[in-house]
Amino acid sequence: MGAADAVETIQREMTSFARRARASAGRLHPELSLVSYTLLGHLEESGGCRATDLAAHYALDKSTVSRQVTALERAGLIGRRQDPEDHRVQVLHLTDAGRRILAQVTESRRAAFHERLAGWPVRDLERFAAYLVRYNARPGHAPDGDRPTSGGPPGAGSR
Amino acid sequence: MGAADAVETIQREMTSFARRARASAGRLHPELSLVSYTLLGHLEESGGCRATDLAAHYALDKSTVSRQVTALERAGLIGRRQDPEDHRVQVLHLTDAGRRILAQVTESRRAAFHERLAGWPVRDLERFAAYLVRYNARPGHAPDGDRPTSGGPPGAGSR
DNA sequence: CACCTCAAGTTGTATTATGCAACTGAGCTA
DNA sequence: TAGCTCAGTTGCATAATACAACTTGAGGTG
Repeated sequence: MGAADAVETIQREMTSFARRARASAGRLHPELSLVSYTLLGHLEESGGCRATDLAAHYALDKSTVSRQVTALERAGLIGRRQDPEDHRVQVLHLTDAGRRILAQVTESRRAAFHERLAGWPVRDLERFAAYLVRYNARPGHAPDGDRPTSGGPPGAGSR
Repeated sequence: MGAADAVETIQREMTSFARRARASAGRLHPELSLVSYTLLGHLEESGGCRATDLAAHYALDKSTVSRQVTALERAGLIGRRQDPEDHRVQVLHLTDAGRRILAQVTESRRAAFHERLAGWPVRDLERFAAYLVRYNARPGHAPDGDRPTSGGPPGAGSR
């Protein structure tokens, strides 16, 4: 297959995934929407950040994030602390309850992924993971940039 | 990295992709939402089907599909024909305009993917594409949702 | 045929996520 | 101090969606 075909395939498969994800994301975890889940996940990874960071990182409007954050706070999953450095800023952080719920949903999602990926050779899993990281780590939009998470992309994209 | 870590990464990155796709699908093609796009795509692939089929295939409520179909018809992108066998049934089909728009959006998406994947060695593109196909072909419960629609598991051959 | 049941679609209603724009309040700069 | 920028909130509108009730047609069964 040529490069063009490969790109075509990647497009189709990623789109397919997105479509299915969207169609039933809410059904599996009614208590935590896909967006809420990723926001909580981000807070856990980053150890706390500003609402604006979340908005920039996920290409969401700040008003959307503001409302999500309000909801998550009302649900007791996150808390806000005023930044002593800059009183405009609220540093968001997970509460214990938030950490608990997040772990719970993560585990359930992880189990599903494990089931789906069962039988893959470890080498392929690692390569696949690296490709996804590389794909998602796009230059440009979020100055916040996707952190390289785990293992670096093999033969990182430069040419 | 280890298999568990790799699975974890795949989970996170696929989720990340789904989230971004959802967030920006509407921005890129205001004229055709992600759902509309996939519905049109389905009609093109299948060469025409019923609204109920679409609903079942994408795990959408029939009312949702009904409204989407109504909108697409009003936009002149699809048409309906009454099934002579069963007058309850409307067989949906793409119009020429629908085919045109679909091709247009597909092309623009393809271009975006190309841009994003620019600089990847061809070998990596091909491997990535193969992994995605393999992932999506997997039956059973999907982490982000999927229903047993169709298509069996083509051997997990690593090409 | 009359009647019952089921399937395909439509429509009413409510909910949710979202964006844009206007606003508030805090910090920064000339 | 005046003016600008940035973080966050809120008002308003829109779109997608689900659920439930309804309409119409098909298929049986008496």
